Amino acid sequence: VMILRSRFLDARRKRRNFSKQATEILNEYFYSHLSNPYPSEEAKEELAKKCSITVSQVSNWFGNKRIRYKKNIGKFQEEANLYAAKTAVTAAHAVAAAVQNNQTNSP
Amino acid sequence: LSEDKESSCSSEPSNLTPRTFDWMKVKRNPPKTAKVSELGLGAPGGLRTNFTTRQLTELEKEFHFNKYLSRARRVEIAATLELNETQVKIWFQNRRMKQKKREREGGRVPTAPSGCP
DNA sequence: ACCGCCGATCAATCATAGAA
DNA sequence: ATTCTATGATTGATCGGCGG
Repeated sequence: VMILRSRFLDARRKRRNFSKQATEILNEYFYSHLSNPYPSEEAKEELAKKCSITVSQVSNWFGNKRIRYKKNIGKFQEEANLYAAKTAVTAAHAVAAAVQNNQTNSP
Repeated sequence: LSEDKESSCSSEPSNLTPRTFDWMKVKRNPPKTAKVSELGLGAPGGLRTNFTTRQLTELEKEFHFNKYLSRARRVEIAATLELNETQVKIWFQNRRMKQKKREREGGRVPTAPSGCP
């Protein structure tokens, strides 16, 4: 009865959630590439470095995120808008900085 | 039938469109293993078969012996464990991938951010 | 055309961490 | 402490591409 479920001693027993900033970075990438959230191997390595996790963990995260997102898009609506706004602000700052730099250089 | 693919970069962040892209529509075909049409069994088609401990133990033992299977050996194993040749083949493929993965980033913690009480 | 392998991914599930 | 939900990891099996 209780037999037949021994996936004994799986590594998934001890699981540690990723840091808040790591999740932040991953979500930023995910939502800024919502049209195609499939990071290349290189992109995964970069994300892994920034998040201080392994490439496999990055792959797992995207795999889970994609499946769970499409399973219930509505549930992630808020999150999507949140990160969309965030990246927009970042982009705006970048543009502002570029403009400022351009003015000081070429009159 | 044709949906728009993708629109590169959006210049307007105010795009609150819950647009559904192609990757969200991707659906996998159900597993071909054990279909309802064959034997009159209550086992519905398209189920991820749960390997028993015995089967996994045998497969693991064989894997330690050979990373790759010959056709003959595969038939033999499949018969012994009551599995399809395909299932045995796939198991070995996945097992090899797993092996490689563990070798690549096996013994290492990216860093040890969390304390250890 | 057929088949096995690789690499990536899917999809369902497991087991735990965290919120209620 | 107990229940329910969020989430990382595992894994049988699929998809597309490549080579024999």
